[in-house]
Amino acid sequence: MEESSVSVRKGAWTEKEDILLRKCIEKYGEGKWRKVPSRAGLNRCQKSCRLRWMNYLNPNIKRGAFAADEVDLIIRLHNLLGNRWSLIAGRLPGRTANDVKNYFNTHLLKKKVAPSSDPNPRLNPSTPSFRVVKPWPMVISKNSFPIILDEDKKNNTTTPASNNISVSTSNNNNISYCFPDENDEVMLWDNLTINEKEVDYQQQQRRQDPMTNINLSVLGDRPINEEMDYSTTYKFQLPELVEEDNYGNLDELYLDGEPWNVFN
DNA sequence: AAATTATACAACCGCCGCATT
DNA sequence: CAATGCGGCGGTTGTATAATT
Repeated sequence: MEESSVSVRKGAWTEKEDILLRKCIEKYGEGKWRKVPSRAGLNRCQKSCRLRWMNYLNPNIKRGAFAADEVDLIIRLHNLLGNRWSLIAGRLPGRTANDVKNYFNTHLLKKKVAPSSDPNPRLNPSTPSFRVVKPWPMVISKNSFPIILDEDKKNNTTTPASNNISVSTSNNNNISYCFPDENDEVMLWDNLTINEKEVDYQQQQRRQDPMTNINLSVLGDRPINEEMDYSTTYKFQLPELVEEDNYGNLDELYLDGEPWNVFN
């Protein structure tokens, strides 16, 4: 096994190496990275080969600058998920986690350098003051519909996959983000970045009435089940809001030098 | 025009979870 | 069980290129 001998090449890949790796994967398919270096005739470790393919050679990778809507999605998803680059990239077709991470780090996470005359940049009135609050995400899947909806339990209904489910709370708290994934699951998030005033208000609301009406609208062409209309109101418990300290630097979020308004 | 500094991003490193032995 | 190996992830770095002095 232990064949990583004298000098395994590191650093930037040459065109020749790229061709060798590409040919190897064309022939044997993706995966089995342990065998790739010898199969391809490359003096590289398996991890290096995998990385090169995943981040560069794979033809599914989208090249070129990020479009405005992609940037918008990155920012919103980063607000929701934090540095979960792989998850974020999963919502951006053709973009790799590395690219998203690089873009964020170089274009969006420009730390505001406080002028020396301003010892406390947080007191600068031009920087918005808000807390980031991160409720636990609720995952709605085929299987969880009957669980969420008590009436459905006894009917023992199943929930077919739906392409699009839009979710809103009846008390007009916030429109939640919602996107089906590969498993036809839908993540339901509360609005995660809310300003100082709203935090207390929402905490209070939730304690008073923990069971909140959620209006689920199915925009796809398949009904959730026969009894259900395309739009149905459920009652279920919203998760507690949890302060997330790690996200405290979001008031230093900048888009190409311009402050980004996370509330718009 | 040369030297220096800043930026962008490809690639590396260490760690982790999971599967297999 | 523990040991090992692999794929995957996120933080970080190295370096080519661009921008500035």
